[in-house]
Amino acid sequence: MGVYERQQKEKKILEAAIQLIGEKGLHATTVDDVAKKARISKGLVYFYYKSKEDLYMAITKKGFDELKELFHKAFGKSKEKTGLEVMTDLSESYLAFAREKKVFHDAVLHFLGLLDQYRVDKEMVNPLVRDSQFFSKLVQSHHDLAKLGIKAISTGIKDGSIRPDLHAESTFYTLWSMMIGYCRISGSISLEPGEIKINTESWKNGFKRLFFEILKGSNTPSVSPPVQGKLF
Amino acid sequence: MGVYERQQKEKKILEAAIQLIGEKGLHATTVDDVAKKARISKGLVYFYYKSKEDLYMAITKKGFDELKELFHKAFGKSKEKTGLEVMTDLSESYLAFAREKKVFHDAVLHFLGLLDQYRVDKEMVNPLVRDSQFFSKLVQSHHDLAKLGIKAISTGIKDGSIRPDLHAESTFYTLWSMMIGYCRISGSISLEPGEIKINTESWKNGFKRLFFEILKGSNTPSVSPPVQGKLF
Amino acid sequence: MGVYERQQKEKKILEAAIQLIGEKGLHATTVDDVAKKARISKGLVYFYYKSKEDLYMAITKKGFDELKELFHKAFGKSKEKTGLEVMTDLSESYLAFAREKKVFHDAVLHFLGLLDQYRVDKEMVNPLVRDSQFFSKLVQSHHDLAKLGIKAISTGIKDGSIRPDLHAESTFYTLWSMMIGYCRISGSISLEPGEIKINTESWKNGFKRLFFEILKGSNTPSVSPPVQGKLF
Amino acid sequence: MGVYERQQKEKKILEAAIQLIGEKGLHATTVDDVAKKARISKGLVYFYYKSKEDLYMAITKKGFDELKELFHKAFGKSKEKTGLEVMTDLSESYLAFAREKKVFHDAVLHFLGLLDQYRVDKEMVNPLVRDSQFFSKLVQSHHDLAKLGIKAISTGIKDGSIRPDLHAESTFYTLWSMMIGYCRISGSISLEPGEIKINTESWKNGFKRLFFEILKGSNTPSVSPPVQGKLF
DNA sequence: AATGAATGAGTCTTCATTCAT
DNA sequence: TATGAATGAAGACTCATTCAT
Repeated sequence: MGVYERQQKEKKILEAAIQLIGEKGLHATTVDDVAKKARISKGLVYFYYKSKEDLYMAITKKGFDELKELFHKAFGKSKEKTGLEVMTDLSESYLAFAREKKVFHDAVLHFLGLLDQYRVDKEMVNPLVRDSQFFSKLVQSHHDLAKLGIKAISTGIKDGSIRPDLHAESTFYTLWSMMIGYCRISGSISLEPGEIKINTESWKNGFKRLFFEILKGSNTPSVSPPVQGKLF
Repeated sequence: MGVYERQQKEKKILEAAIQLIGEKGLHATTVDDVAKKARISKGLVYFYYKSKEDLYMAITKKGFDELKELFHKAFGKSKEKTGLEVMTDLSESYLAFAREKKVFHDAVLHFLGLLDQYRVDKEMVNPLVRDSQFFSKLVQSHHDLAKLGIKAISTGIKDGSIRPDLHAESTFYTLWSMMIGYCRISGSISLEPGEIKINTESWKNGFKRLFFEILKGSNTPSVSPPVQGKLF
Repeated sequence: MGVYERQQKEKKILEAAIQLIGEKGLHATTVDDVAKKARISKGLVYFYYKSKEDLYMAITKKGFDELKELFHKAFGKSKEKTGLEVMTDLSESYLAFAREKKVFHDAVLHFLGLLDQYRVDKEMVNPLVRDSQFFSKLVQSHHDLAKLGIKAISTGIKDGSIRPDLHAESTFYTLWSMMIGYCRISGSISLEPGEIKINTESWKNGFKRLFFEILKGSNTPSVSPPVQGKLF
Repeated sequence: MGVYERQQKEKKILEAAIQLIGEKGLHATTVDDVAKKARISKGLVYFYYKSKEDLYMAITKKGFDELKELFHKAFGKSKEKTGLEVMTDLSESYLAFAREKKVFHDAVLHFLGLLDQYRVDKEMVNPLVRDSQFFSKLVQSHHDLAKLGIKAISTGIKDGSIRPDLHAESTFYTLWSMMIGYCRISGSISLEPGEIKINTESWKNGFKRLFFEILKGSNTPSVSPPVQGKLF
């Protein structure tokens, strides 16, 4: 079988897995399901991927790749965009990505969780995962991604669209955190028992405003005299 | 058996579960494990908790309770603290909580995930969970917690320690998102292959600064003329 | 506690069990369910009944008793009824009993099954059952019941309402069989996919006619010349 | 693995199940038992049969098939037998079947019970059963079987061996009921405490006679004047 | 008499993974 | 390459029964 057919088959498996995991979640998706959806045998899935984990790492890789592409798109023809504009577009598309391609976003976050474990104690991470050829690739992908984001901010600082006193690296990670946290809880606010006057939409706007202000600085001058006392 | 002994036993089970889940994760922890660690029979676990899910919800409840207490502590004798100070302390202790009591923080986030599902389609949520007496309690806990956080910000706005143009609700949720996201990825940055000049510590500082500036406004005047084009 | 209260409590347990088993079946009814419905503790159920089997045997006993009463009622003031009339009424009320008090009828049949096992090999029968004080009582009840039925037929033979060439014992058992079998399958005939032109109602009539004819003889003279050949 | 080996293995599982259920009953037979007896792993049982219920339905199917074959055999070369003869042979072999292949007979009756439930309320029937591919097959088998029995009686009516005033359908179901009831209780009559002069053998004869007379009519003229009152 | 906490053996079922073909 | 039968280790949950109080 030629390289081409081989790749086709790998792709078919991956696509099947992505769709199924998207519908039912990783845990509820069995290797058998994937094989059936890809119209191949279970054994062949194991021929292409060493384990279910391995398959999921392939998905994670694809997740990083799509994310990277998304970052690149945000840059556009970079000459024509300020760093701030890049970041604005990026935030928009990142949020859309997390919503519409939840499988990928989940996979990426799952990987970050593994990385966390790995740092605490390498032994904690499943060897099948740790020693997989994918693992180091993913570490690299993660790194590349962060670099892109950081670059956007640096650019913005240089071109004056982003305030100069920011530290690009930590700002990027902070903004990323914001977005990750936003995705995590945006679905759960404002259930029936009210008192809290907020809905998904109004929060979204508030969120974006603060996101933007972090980069640009708030127009409102900071509270004058640094905190001039609680009660007059 | 008195109420006291009963509660002791419930506590013993809960503690065993908390420890095990903390070490191995929810999925990898079996009810059998919990029973063994608590030195009781598996059946008894089911006598006190209807299901593994139910047990996990009890943990979640405890998580919310601890979190609420933590919020209360941040308020301190409220007369003596500005809203900003409350929020500063809160962020500090929240981050510590998420690190040191990961099980609880995970449980709380897991519950927010359920709430998300519930909003999309109630049927998606496991009936065992949905119809549990815990479920509505947790919804309430979530709500109470948010109210506390929002109150801190409102207070700060009133006492002038937080900039007045903020919308308390969405600001709270945004800051919460930031912290959640921070916890999610702070463990995974700056693995070996460098280029990116950042480490956990430096990011933490950057993060806190931005967190703080959101509330106070940035001292640096915002990039003058509101972004009037990239360069020229 | 007086004898009276004791009996009241036993009765309460029994009634709870009867209702629950009627609704959910023996297997699906737990001792806990019964205790709860009777508003007593599980332990107390075991105080009054040695085991779940024992409780079921008490129900069986009650089933036999109700059946016996039903037989007695069918006799009425026996002076005023022919044996045939008794049997006709009996068949009617037996069928109603089996339908409306399914729990009891099932229990009685279940017991007959045990008896069957017992005859093949006593060891097969659960000792808890076999050695129960109920067991021999039930054997006696069964016997008494049969005697009543047989008596009805004998009476009918003597009073000329039932054909004289019948053997009372085997006729009774045969008719009982018919009714048991009828109850067993009457609910399952004539599902959708037709061709067979029969419905529950028409069969019921056919059944009754044949039941009646067994006792009375068929009006139609038996097929003349004993079977005069298949094809002339 | 060829189709043949596959069928062999299915058969092995089936046979193990049949034997075990025959010895211990459905409830007391575990899937593990079956696997062990068939010398395979438990997982493989579930590979061939979706559930224990499914396995039992396969047994039921086999029961219907054997029963159908038995009916066909009773017909023999139909040209040479009257309908009455067919029915006589049928009753004989049916009774033998119910005795010697109790598992199958029980399974068939169990299915009729399901059908009953299904008619009352489809929801009552376990979905695993209801939606099984076996279910509709079994409905069909049941139907086919009844058709064969009815045909035997119709034939007998046409060829003059069975009395012409009978309604084939309801007569068949009535006779089937008789046999089912007979099987149900024949094992339980005449235990020790006597008075009732009957034994299994004598009843069997009485039963057959009445069975036969239903079809042929009783030679004894029916009790003259239709029961014109009890005595006077 | 009465309670209900406690037990533990059991039951079905699932699934990642392997391997003979 | 490709198949899919086969494995076996779990794992969640149930329930009749017991027993200390």
